[in-house]
Amino acid sequence: MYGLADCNNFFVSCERAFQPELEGRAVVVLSNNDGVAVARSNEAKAMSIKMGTPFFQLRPMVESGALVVRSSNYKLYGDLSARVMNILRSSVPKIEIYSIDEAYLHLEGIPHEKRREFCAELVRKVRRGTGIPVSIGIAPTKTLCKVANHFAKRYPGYRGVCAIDTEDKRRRALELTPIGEVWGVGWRGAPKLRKLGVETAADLVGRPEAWIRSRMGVGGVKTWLELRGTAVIGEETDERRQSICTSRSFAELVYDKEELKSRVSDFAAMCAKKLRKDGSVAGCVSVFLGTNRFRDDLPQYTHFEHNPLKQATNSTISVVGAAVQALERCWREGYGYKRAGVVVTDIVPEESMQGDLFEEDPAMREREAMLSELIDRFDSADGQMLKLASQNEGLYSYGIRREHCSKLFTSDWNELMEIH
DNA sequence: TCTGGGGTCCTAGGACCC
DNA sequence: TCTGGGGTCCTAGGACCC
Repeated sequence: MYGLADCNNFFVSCERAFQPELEGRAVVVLSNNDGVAVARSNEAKAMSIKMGTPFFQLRPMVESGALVVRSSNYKLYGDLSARVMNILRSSVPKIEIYSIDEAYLHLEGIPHEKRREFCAELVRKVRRGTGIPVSIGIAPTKTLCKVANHFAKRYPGYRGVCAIDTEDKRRRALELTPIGEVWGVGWRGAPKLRKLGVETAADLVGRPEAWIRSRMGVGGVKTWLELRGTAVIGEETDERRQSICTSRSFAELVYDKEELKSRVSDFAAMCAKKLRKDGSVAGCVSVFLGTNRFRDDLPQYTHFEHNPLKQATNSTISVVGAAVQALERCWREGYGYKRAGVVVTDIVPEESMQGDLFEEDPAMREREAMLSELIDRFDSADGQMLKLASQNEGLYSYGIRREHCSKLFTSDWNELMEIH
């Protein structure tokens, strides 16, 4: 049996944890650049505000006082996530963190008849310890946990915990679950299935395997099996990420090559830092850029350029250098760029890195490693940052709009805890 | 005027092998 | 007009997730 612990409206709940005056109000958290809604309180959902709604469409509601918005504050969300996960980890035999606000709990060893009460106590414990409301769905497969979690969230009567632990409950739950809500059936898949007469999860489960296979591929068969109670989505064994991406949209269009180069250098430096944090090296650095696709009055251009390295690396100098080379190949004069990013791939553990037989200057690599270490040390010190001259002079958030930050934006965790 | 960021997995098709 | 059969590996792009 698994339990899926999922924080309710996570980013909004994080904002509320330190701003109790937001309780009971319609609140939306915006994406980077104050672009679109990425989290909504129940009150905001009740106003039919959809995920991904552009901020400018919400502005009238903000001005009338009906809605409160906040720019996203990922430092805060990361800190609160870590605290929630720590409480979960210390309470069950094992957890698998699935995303910033979700984790699967392994519930073996907890007697069947005590599972619900155990999880109910866990919900209270997380709330007491962090201020974050969480819901838990209990079921024999991960896909059914998602279904159970939906019920736990939607109906207050469950008080945050719902279990699908009998054949009868499973059948009834699937009948009440619209096909579009099923994990693994996306917004493209749902209309297609409805056209074929599949309205609910129960309808899907009622079709033969071959029907699923031919229309939905192997992913569909997995979902089908999981909904029937056969666990096929196992544990993610490979901890190491296969790609790391740092990308941003800009508040204003960028026409200047040197300007874009300094921002891409920043993104590359961030990728290198993430690699070092993971103890990884990457064998390929890629850069992409794009114009504003909503401006059909302007010429459009997007491009993605790979730059495979002779030797895998996590050095800031090497990753930035490779990114700048790739950018040179991407760049086209005369376009206003709205977005750019750096992706590093072909990631392997630092220890198992292949040497370069024809390396010309091994000492160079060592010097670069020392410089990277220095950069990491500076970063961890208070607000100070050591950067290459090719990078932006300002913060990583330079050129990104964040006009609705909560006042606690710059606070560190200890300050936040005191206030709490 | 203003429209996010960071991931994973699967599939189809091409290149190549015997 | 006719022109095999059976593999593997890689990659780009699509679909999905939060």
